[in-house]
Amino acid sequence: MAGCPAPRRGRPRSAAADRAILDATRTALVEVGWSKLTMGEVARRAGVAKTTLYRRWAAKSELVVDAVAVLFDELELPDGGSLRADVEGVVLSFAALLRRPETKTALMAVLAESTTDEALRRRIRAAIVDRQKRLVLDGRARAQRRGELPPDSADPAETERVVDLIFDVIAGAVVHRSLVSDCPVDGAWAATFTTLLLDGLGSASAPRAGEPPGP
Amino acid sequence: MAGCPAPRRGRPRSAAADRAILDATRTALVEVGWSKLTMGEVARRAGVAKTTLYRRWAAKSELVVDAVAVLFDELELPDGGSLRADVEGVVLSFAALLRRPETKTALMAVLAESTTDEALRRRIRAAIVDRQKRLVLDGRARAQRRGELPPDSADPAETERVVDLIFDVIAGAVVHRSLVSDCPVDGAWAATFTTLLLDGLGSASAPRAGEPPGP
Amino acid sequence: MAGCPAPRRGRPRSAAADRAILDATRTALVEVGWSKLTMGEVARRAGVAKTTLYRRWAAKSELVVDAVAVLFDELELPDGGSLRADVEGVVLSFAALLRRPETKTALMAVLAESTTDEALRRRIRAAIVDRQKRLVLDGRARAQRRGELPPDSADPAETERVVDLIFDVIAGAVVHRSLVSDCPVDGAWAATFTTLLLDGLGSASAPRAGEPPGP
Amino acid sequence: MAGCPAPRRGRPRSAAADRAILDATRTALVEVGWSKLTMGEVARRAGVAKTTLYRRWAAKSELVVDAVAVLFDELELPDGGSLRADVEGVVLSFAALLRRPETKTALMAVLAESTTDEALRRRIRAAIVDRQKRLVLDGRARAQRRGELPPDSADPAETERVVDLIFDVIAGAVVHRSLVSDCPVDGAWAATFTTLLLDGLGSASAPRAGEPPGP
DNA sequence: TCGTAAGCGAGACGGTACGTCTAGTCTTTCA
DNA sequence: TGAAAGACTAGACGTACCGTCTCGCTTACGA
Repeated sequence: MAGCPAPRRGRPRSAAADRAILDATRTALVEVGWSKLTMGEVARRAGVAKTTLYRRWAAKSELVVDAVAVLFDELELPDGGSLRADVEGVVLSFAALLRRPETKTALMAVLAESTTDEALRRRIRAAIVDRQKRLVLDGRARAQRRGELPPDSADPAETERVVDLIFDVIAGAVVHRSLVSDCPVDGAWAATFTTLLLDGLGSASAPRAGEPPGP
Repeated sequence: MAGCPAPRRGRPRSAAADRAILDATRTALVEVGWSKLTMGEVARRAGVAKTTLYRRWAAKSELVVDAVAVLFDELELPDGGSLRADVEGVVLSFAALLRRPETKTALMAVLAESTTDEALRRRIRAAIVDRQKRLVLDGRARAQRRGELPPDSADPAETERVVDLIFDVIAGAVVHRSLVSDCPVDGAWAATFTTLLLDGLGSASAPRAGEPPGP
Repeated sequence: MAGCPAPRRGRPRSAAADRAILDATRTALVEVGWSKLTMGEVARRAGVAKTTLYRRWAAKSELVVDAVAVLFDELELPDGGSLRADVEGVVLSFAALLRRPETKTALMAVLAESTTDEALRRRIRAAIVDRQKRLVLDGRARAQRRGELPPDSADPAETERVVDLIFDVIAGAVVHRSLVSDCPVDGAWAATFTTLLLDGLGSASAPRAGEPPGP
Repeated sequence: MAGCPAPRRGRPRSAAADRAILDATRTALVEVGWSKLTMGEVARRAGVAKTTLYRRWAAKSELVVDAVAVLFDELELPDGGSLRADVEGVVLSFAALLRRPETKTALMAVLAESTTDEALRRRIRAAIVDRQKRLVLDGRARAQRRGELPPDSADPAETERVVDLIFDVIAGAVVHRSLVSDCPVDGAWAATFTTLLLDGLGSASAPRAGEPPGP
């Protein structure tokens, strides 16, 4: 954040209020859902005046983006020893995150708002989406060290295209399975999905030949 | 509606009102977005009283589901002559549908509402999601006829699992790319994605060996 | 007035709500005073929604004008048998009205608002001020019948000028004594004032010669 | 500035701030009216912190009393040579004062507040009302010197009663005519009013016999 | 053919939440 | 150490919709 050299006259903003507001937003989101989440209720729970809230966030959606962004940062990718294990791991931990009520409600709601709000779209990408790509980058680097994937292409743009694609496929599939198809993302599904991702449709359509998909 | 044996006394409901309401819902959705779409505004645009609207739909989300469901029925899968062509075709036509403002706004918004509303979730699946699976089933059957994919497994549940998986991967990837990553789904992306889907991560990561991904 | 030929579509306004609001306004005014009288509190006391209130009155001051106007209509002028008795009677009953907390508070407050609001000024004159002139007209007519005052001038404008003057002098003196000088308007003051009004400053300054000022 | 030995750690802007605040109060009062006059706005216009303002005046009404009190001190009563001329003079100059927007707005507003605030009532009397009685006393003394009025009664309380009465009648009539009846106080009205005051209702009702009321 | 039951428009109703504004108070930093 | 700047709590403001409820029609069926 390269130096905020403004001497900031007047009383500084309360960091405690910031924290209380974000906490209150998350708990309220779980209890009442997105559409009944009101700025007034968040303020009440945080023990803060509405003006304090509006001084920091102009709209409910921006507040919620910031409140849930931190949850996505909890995602990690422990080394499973193989590309397959790493993919299954990230699928399962992402699915676990999406099972939490505040996460799934908030994510879809702010995405819905963002379809007609360019600024919100940028904020979501910066606070949530782009930060998850590190998982794909990490897993890919590990697999390359293990020799499971070829090294990066000479063209950095080509590499970025592939990383983006893999990210969209994994995240998209998990989100669609969880929230649209409304089916559980369990070990069996993760295994089948990983097979499809690694080996393609031909192999996934006849998995019997190779390994069993179920646990 | 299979036998509505109630003699339906009194003045019958106006079919014209139904049509006007759904049309007004779609155009209003484009113009003002989900969160500013109000029942009163829909009624005003449809030239209808609010009571008439509430007599048919209990909530904004149900109305919107019905209003946009018909758009998804427009999706078709012309025979492209090969599995690869069919996949690329469905990806591009689904992406085109999601570029329409009313579709993307409505889809994400009702999905967001549905995270805390089981009845709405069922309605969305019935009116929108499940009807798209036919595209996967059609494409798969064609590919099997062409010999590009092995015939159905003996276990129908296994077949359903695979179809659901493919559906989640294709739809999820396109939705995520379009609405979350906010990047265009063009021919190049469709080609690379299809390669990944058909041949797996190993091939997609080094596509140079086989065919060029761009058009 | 005279015929409301509009067919009055939609649900008609509730007369009960009107009454409840005006009653609530008066009692709230007594209890909390003008500056702490809020539209929300009036609505709460009247058991009515704020919107119902704003549908009828655009501002607190207009509501209060209507609420207290009826109190001024209670003023009457019983025939005291002489001009002197009639003047003293109207002075004392007007003073009694101004002793009521809701009256004095409301009157001064709306007059203050009206100094920067032409519409409010008109409303006050129509609802409150002009209706009191009947007291002057009645008293004057009686005195003329008794021979205590000469008959009307041939010029109606001249008559109106005199009536307005007498009205301003009586009402102004009572209001100023009550609310500005903050002294009681009792029988003694009423008698002295009436002497001044009837006979002029010379007589009032030396009342000992004539009659005693006290009751 | 070499010889400015003031260490002045304390309050270097105190007197300037006072003046700036009172000036800002008056100009703001003219521009926005009483009910939209806010402490914050006065502070902003005066270039002063809100704290500085609250350190000196506890409430808006007290501030306004002090801000407009000085305007009332401008009233003077030049000797017109006769009681009639003096009365007409004071009526006209008081009316001119009440034509100024800040005066009339402020006067009625603080009087309205004072109906539920004893301390404010005292402050108004001390700062505004009582200081005007000197005009009545002066005029009366002059008239007595000229022989137009009898000398003071032996009883000082009786004298005070008469002075108060005259004050209430003159000030009340002018205020009522100006702010309640909302009619101009011009030379004609002043003449008619003075006739009534000096000679009583009988004469005023038939002024044709004596002198013409118009200018 | 006529009654009657439901649908229709309009719009008022009691509510909830909005986002803004103001009142006063409470820290900061500057001079 | 007082004044400016401005963040703080508290709560009213007037507006927008909500979903429900009269109203006075209109429309179609069935007796």
